[in-house]
Amino acid sequence: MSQAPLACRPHNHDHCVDHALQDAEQRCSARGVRLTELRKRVLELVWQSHQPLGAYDILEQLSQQDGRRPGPPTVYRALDFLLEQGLVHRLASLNAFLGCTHPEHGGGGQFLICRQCRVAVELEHSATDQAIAQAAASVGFAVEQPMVEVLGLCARCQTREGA
Amino acid sequence: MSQAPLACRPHNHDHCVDHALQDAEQRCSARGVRLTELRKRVLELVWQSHQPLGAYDILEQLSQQDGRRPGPPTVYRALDFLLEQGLVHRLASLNAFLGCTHPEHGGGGQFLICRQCRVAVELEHSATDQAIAQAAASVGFAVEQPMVEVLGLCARCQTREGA
DNA sequence: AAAGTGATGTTATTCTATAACGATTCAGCC
DNA sequence: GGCTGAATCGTTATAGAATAACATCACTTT
Repeated sequence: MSQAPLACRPHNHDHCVDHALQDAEQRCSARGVRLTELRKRVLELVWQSHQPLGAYDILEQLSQQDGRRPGPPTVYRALDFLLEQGLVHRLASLNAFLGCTHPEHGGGGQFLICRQCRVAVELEHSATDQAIAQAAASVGFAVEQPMVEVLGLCARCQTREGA
Repeated sequence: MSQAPLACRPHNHDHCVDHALQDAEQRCSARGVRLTELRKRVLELVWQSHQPLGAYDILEQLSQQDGRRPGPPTVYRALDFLLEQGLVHRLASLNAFLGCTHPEHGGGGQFLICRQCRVAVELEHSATDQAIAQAAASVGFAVEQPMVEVLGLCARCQTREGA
């Protein structure tokens, strides 16, 4: 066991958020797509939370920020854009969204979700990708979107629960 | 590539369903839980379809069978029971349910879901299980419920699409 | 039969997501 | 600047998935 993921260690998370936003701007301008103010705010909200955020949580926070609340489609459209650009992930098991920490890789990634503290961590574990590819190949299945979401207890919550 | 999964080959599916129902009865009586008429009907419906069924699909079929339709809770309770007993799986990416083909194994299993024909196949690929276990262990995460759902094209639909 | 437990029925509601349409904004061009 | 087409966002209504809360029924045990 090498080291706990960053999300589970104390750190100045504002730096992560800033870095993610800057990186997103670069990516979008490089691709000629527009990271509008709304999309940036949604991305920021998603990134600020280590716990995956539901679309209606985002809606709630947006409306607290500026008095009036947009409709759900406004948020879902922003999220759809961010998903297309690979800047956020959607966790099907939680109906929630999470900032993508590995936008340089195309693949789906794997997610470890703590049932206690609700923190979700993204991994890029190539052996898992390969195992899935092999399993699929063995029955002639062509993988398009692998999705791995593992529910359990993070390291920190294991020690807490034992205490 | 060894062989296409049974679900993708022609076969007398009634046999599968019958076998699954008998097996379920044995399991339930062995555990001292009741596989009631409703639960058995829901299990049968889920098994009859190789395509994962939504709870409201089940509701619809139940109401067609006997005129009057129960409420959603009735179906969800039956599904909860079947999930607890490991007789069906829930696919989070589809909000749908599928008969468990490997009830002897406790683990989650892996699901290959064809985006074309919507057939879902369950695998028990130990290398994938192990890879996930290793990935989790490397960050001190204790796995409880691994979930692998792979969207793609089944072998049959690949040849169809090429044609 | 009485009591207790588990299973089901029923109604209402919450949460998640999208359809459809109108209004606005933005980039490129005259 | 002003025009135009396309993308973005706002708004309303609705679909889809799941659960809360409470009433009723059935089955077992005594």
